[in-house]
Amino acid sequence: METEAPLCAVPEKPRYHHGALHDALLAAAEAELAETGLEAFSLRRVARRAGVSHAAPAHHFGDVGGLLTALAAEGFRQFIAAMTAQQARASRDPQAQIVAAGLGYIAFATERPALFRLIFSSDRPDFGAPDLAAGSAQAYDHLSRLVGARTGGEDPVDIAAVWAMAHGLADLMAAGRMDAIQHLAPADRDRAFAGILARSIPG
Amino acid sequence: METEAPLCAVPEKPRYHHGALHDALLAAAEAELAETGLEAFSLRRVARRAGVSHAAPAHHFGDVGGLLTALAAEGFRQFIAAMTAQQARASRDPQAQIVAAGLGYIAFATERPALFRLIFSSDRPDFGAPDLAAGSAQAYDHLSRLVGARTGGEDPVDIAAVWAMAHGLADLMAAGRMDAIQHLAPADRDRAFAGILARSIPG
DNA sequence: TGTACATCAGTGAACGCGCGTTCACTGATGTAC
DNA sequence: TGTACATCAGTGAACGCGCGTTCACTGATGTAC
Repeated sequence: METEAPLCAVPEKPRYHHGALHDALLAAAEAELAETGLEAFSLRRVARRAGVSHAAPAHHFGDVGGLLTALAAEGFRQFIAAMTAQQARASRDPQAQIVAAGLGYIAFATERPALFRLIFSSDRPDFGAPDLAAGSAQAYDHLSRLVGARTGGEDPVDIAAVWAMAHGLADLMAAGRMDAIQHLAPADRDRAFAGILARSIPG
Repeated sequence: METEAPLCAVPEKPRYHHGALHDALLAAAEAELAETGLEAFSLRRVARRAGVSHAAPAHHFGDVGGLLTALAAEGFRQFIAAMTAQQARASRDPQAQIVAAGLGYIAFATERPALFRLIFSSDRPDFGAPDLAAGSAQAYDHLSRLVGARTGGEDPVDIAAVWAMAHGLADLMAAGRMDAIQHLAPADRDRAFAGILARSIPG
């Protein structure tokens, strides 16, 4: 009775081949990062969370650095997506687009602080790895073009101003330091951010 | 011969009582942080660097969190000192004072990125500890007053704008991400920063 | 000045823990015939 | 359709390591008398 084999293939867990372990490990790694923080991050914890033997992650990512590098690359993709999503809801006006991108920047940092820190404030990913370097460059180019659309040329100092303002707000929000603004209702908060971001835009 | 005792008291190291181990451990901790990074930070490494038994730090700081908390408190003091030092070299004009404080903010982050990260991007110090909380509040108040001197009132949004701009530049510099500006000669760099910081000042 | 004693700073051996890495293995999948 | 075999994904036991913490200790310092 109790050992009777199921007649139909139940799509339940304990299959030997996971099928999509690569992505499952990335998801577990992000959850682990968010809950436990970067400082206690380990391959074994990630494997445990993914319900898989502790040696499995090495199969896919080599070592802990490899996993964090892959996660950071994925992080940059989502970071850019967060900016794009806000831009899609804004007017086409170059200034409005810059502000919207900034709001997306801040939203990403606020909603996923651990991932934000991983891509901007950690030494552990290998930022020389092609995939990750590409993601990073793509994010910079994205902002660059937005500023260029407003000013005509892409002056590095103009770009730095816009970038730093968005980044400063984002990083302080991720760290929970912006008491004065953190308490505001979401709509008011976004209005305040939009006003601040606008100050950094040249012209 | 070779085991002859020295006739005069040589003031060399191997004294049992260190005398100023508390401060020496803090210095070692900062050096350790700068060289090895926060992620590999450990009491035993700090003790080794200070040339002292691995159990000694616990005597002074309790545990690794206590040491990092003490180091962060000291970090905030030096952070404020970096701003003040720049301000002393600038004119008394409120706008010039804000810009100078920003340059000090950035200089601190650039010169001591590990300490900067510890006080702004780490969860490991106990920011509720009185000494550390006081340092953090003092830093905020410092900026607050500077902005107030310029605007008359201390509008949290004005403060946030100035703060975020300085912080964004500082954090990106600490992370080595501001390629375009990092390459500039120091004087040009400061001029660029000053121009950017000025954009965030209300009025 | 000398002696006794309390206090404190720092030691070093011991412990248990979680980690990364290795490696021979096993179970599942896909392909060739 | 069936069989054989190569390939690959994932396992689990084993290892050595550095860590934090504990604890009985020892050496130095300061104070009381």
